[in-house]
Amino acid sequence: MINFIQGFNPVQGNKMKAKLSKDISTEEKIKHAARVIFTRKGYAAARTRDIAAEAGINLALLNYYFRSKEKLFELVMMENFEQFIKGIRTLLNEEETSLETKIENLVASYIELLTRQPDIPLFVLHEIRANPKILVRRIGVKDLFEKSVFMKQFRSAVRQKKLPAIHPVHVLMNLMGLTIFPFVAAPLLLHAVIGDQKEFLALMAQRKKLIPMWMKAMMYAPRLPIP
Amino acid sequence: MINFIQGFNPVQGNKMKAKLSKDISTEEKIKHAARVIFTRKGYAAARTRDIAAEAGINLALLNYYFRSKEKLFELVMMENFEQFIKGIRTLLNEEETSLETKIENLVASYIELLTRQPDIPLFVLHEIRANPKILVRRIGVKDLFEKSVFMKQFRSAVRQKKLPAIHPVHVLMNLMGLTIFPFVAAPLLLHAVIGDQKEFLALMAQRKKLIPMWMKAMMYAPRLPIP
DNA sequence: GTCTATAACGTGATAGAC
DNA sequence: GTCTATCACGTTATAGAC
Repeated sequence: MINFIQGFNPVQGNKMKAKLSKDISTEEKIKHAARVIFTRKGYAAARTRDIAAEAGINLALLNYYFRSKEKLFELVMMENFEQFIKGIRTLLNEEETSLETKIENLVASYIELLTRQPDIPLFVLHEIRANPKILVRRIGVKDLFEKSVFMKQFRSAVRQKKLPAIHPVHVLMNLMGLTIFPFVAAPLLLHAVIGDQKEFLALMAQRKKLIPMWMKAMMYAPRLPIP
Repeated sequence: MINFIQGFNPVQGNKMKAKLSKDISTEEKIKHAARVIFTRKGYAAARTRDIAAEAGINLALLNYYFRSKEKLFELVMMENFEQFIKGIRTLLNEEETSLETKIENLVASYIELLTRQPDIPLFVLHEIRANPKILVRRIGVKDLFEKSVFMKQFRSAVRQKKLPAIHPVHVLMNLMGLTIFPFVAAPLLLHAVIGDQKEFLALMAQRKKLIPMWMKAMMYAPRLPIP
């Protein structure tokens, strides 16, 4: 059903002309609006009318440029998914940095991304849940973690008894859970235990330093005596 | 718009009679089907026709018993939300148990719950995001954490220098992130880094022991020398 | 390229027979 | 209580004028 597209251009000539116009093109306006609405409400709850209104254009134009709601969604989904795993691949595969440095870099850049775009994780995870097939089409995710330099270093450290033997997926879950989950749970936390948006973001800024520290403590935990 | 109801009974007499019939009542069948469909797909993507089919009954009956899709949803939402915070209140407020024991109990019971009903967190968080107002109507959540015995014990431990001073919300985020996030991210992890459902559940079973250990390590981390 | 008007369709809800 | 048939409406998509 859902089918990723690379770059759908209904009227190539017109599109190129539009791109040359002085300010932002209509196509870009629609794409940006779609990104906002889809990411906030999800595919099923999003209305093409809302997207058109958000873009400040007519509803018919949406179909003129992107043929269908689904096609437009696939574009946004792909972008958001790319954002979601953006940087991970690069950071996990830095040859020269240590395990600890990689974690620091990953956490910091992720928290900065999610501070700007806090709705991405919930969107991506919800839509993947709704339609797992969209993932099958994406390549590279399967081996992203398993064949990374990070993983190689981790296994090596375990072999050299510098780390306790533990399934590496636990490390990944911990890292993601500590970093991403607060943003996913923010709508709940904001009404339950945190005062306002500002306080939340301040806490997340703190976590840039805290999470790497905690990750270290966790990775070495089984060999440490706890007071 | 969304408005929680306590117990909507269109035809009280008929309902009571149905409850006396030998096997499961139609009302219960619909409610169960609604729970399955809504929790899996979310409010917007769920179709009343799918719910009726899942229940093995006619579409008209759904409206006969529950008047509208929204009313039915509120029921499921309330149930799921209760599940989501179920046990937390009790466990956080046990007077006699230590901080460590509370964490152990909480993690274990939560992982068991989510093993049976893995879709609850993503459902609850997505629907709260879609309509934060539904939370405002719920009472007790605001002070659930802040005024708990857990919190009192935590603050006391900090005062006695047994724990480093840190915002207690970090502890809550860590606990939830480590425990709940794997279930939220499961649809992604299952295609990316984990083989199958069985392996996933085995990992989650391990985490019942691991998370309390990690939580200890994290809580004491700032005072521990990291090798 | 952009608009208005409208078609085509899916979905929630109901009327009415049994 | 349960069903079939149908309505009413919102939403996506398109035709056609400009």
